[in-house]
Amino acid sequence: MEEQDELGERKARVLRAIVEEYVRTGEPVGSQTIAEGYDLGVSPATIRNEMAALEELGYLDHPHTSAGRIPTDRAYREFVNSLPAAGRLGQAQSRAITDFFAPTVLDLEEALRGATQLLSKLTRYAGLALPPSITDERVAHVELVGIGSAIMVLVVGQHGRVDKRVLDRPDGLDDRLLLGLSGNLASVLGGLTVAEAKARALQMALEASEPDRVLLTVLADAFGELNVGEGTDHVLVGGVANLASEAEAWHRETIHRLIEALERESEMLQLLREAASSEDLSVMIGGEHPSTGQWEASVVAAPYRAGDTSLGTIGIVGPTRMDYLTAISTVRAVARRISELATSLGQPR
Amino acid sequence: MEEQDELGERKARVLRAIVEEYVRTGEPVGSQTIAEGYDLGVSPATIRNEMAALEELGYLDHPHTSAGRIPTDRAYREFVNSLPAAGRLGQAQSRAITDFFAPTVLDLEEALRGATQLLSKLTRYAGLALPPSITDERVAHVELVGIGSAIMVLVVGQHGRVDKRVLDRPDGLDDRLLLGLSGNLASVLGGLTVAEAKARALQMALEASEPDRVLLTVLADAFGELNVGEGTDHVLVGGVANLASEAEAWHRETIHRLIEALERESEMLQLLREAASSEDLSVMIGGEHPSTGQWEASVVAAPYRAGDTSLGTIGIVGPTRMDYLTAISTVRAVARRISELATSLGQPR
DNA sequence: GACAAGCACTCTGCCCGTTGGAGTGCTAAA
DNA sequence: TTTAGCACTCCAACGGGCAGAGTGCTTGTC
Repeated sequence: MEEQDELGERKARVLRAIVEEYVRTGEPVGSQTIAEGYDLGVSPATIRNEMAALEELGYLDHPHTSAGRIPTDRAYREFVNSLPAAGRLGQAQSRAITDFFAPTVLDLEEALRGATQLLSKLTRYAGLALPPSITDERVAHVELVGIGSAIMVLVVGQHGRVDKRVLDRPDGLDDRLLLGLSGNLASVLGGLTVAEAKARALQMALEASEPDRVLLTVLADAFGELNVGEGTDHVLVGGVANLASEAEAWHRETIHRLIEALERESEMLQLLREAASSEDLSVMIGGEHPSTGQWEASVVAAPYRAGDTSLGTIGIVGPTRMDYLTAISTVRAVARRISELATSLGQPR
Repeated sequence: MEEQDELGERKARVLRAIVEEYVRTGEPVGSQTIAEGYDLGVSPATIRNEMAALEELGYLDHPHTSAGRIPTDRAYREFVNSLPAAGRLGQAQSRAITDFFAPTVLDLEEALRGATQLLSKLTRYAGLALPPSITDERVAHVELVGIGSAIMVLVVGQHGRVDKRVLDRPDGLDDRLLLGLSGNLASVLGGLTVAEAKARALQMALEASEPDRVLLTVLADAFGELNVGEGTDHVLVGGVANLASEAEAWHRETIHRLIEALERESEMLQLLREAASSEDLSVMIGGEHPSTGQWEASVVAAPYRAGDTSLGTIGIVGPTRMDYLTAISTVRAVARRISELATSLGQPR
């Protein structure tokens, strides 16, 4: 925290120019390129002086003596912070987003899945989406279904999320019995959170007589598992292929770790959850976060809401050398449309 | 179809040696290497003659005059066909498979998801699984749930597969009404195929009076959509990261297309469906199939069954330069265990 | 004092010729 | 039919030389 944002007007402009140029070309950028391409009204020599100063301050790096400069994570951060709050979106991009949301989609998860594709197509990075967690939702419906020698517990959240647990079927519980109990469950447990539903089921078990009792205990178990979240929440990912082809930006080892993490989900889950609790769009750049640091990547994510309550997050992952401007405006625009959709879906009519 | 499998004993042995060596090292292999490493009892010169003949026959290729030989797709095919029917599995591999199936899993889809991970870990390629298609299954349960301004139709298959469709809610259908109809559906539609269920729902719509009539029509629509299969069937994929790190074997463009195809699913779906209808394990090598040809990959897949009926497929994708021996035995072993699991899950008790 | 111009210096990337080695293909002998 | 020998081919690796891009510093100028 030295020189708190006060780089001086010109240093800031030079820095921005370098970042833009480097993002565009991927090559270390020299003073001359900047002097020619971005009219700062000064000579290469002056720019060199500024560059040296910026390097001193930790914003730039040198692969070797006589090479151009490369932005550090810190430079990207400065760059992102200095970005105008409302980035403009290209004509084509806006069109694509509008088109995507034109047909009526009624299933939020479906929409999110599509949104990851949309994001990846627009940014050329990988698209991410964190659907609403069932632990935050209220239960809309509960159903018990016999599947061979097991019982399936189906839980539907108010936002249309469906989760299931399959548990061992205790002896002597035929499908008819399940059906009978199922009928009541919806009205009894509807509107409760998962945690509350578990408690309620346990309580009912105490009061019930034998055939139902064991069944309600099983049900409570299922809610318990859902609440712990083991394997409950997932991250939707789209456009991983883009990462593979963008791979010049990464070491082989690094991209391997990134894709692995995308499959394992847990780290992304955490990252996106953090972003979900943020008020506005958030950007994590490389080393700023242990996870993104590990795979030399940046994440741009924004929460989406139904009305006032935050439901989840959408975003993208890409190399730290990222086109933050369009990434940010794209994520923001898509998040807004998803929010509108989620809000309208929540409205009973 | 020339020289139908009759290469002659020695040519066949030379070919197998070359394939093994190339798979192991990834480098073009020369006559001397073969003479030293694989005791065929002949000199390098003789092997060179055989190599020339094999090249003539289309089994080998030459990057340039003075380089070693590289197997063609045809060579891999010959190699795979000549493999002993029952490949032995390594100690560690067997152990891993046993361990994986040790805990009781009750959810087939869950098990399949895990199996893709298992396969990818054991083979270092990407694991695939095709879950049972709901169109082939019989309906175990149907449920209508109101979600805000929409209706969710939940369909549970006999093997525990859950599918949902969200449709517009016609006016004047409150949740109570949905619940009322839901109660009967399970018993009326249970045991039918999706197509039959659609017909039945339509028929019931004709006979019903007004509030239910429109609802049953909606229901029939949902079944219709399920049956067409648009977005209904999915391929489970695990271990894509392995492909990225194995990337030396591929051109960047090619691996991009492969990962893209894995996300798009449609091509893989088709491939795995073909494999599902096959009696035993099937191997598709590079150019033998338009899809695998396009991304210079091979697919090893085997169907799994409950009792006698084929439910789906598990398998792997990797570069054509693949360790077919362990790939095949691994896939076969996992398929068998999945079959056992599926069979036992199907058994009502 | 800030900017610009000039200049020496440094490092990379590339071209290119050379060389060693791996591998083939052919021929002739066993 | 096999194999030993040999000439030939081609690549990959090494190293020198060169051009170019870029820096840092010093000096001059407004």
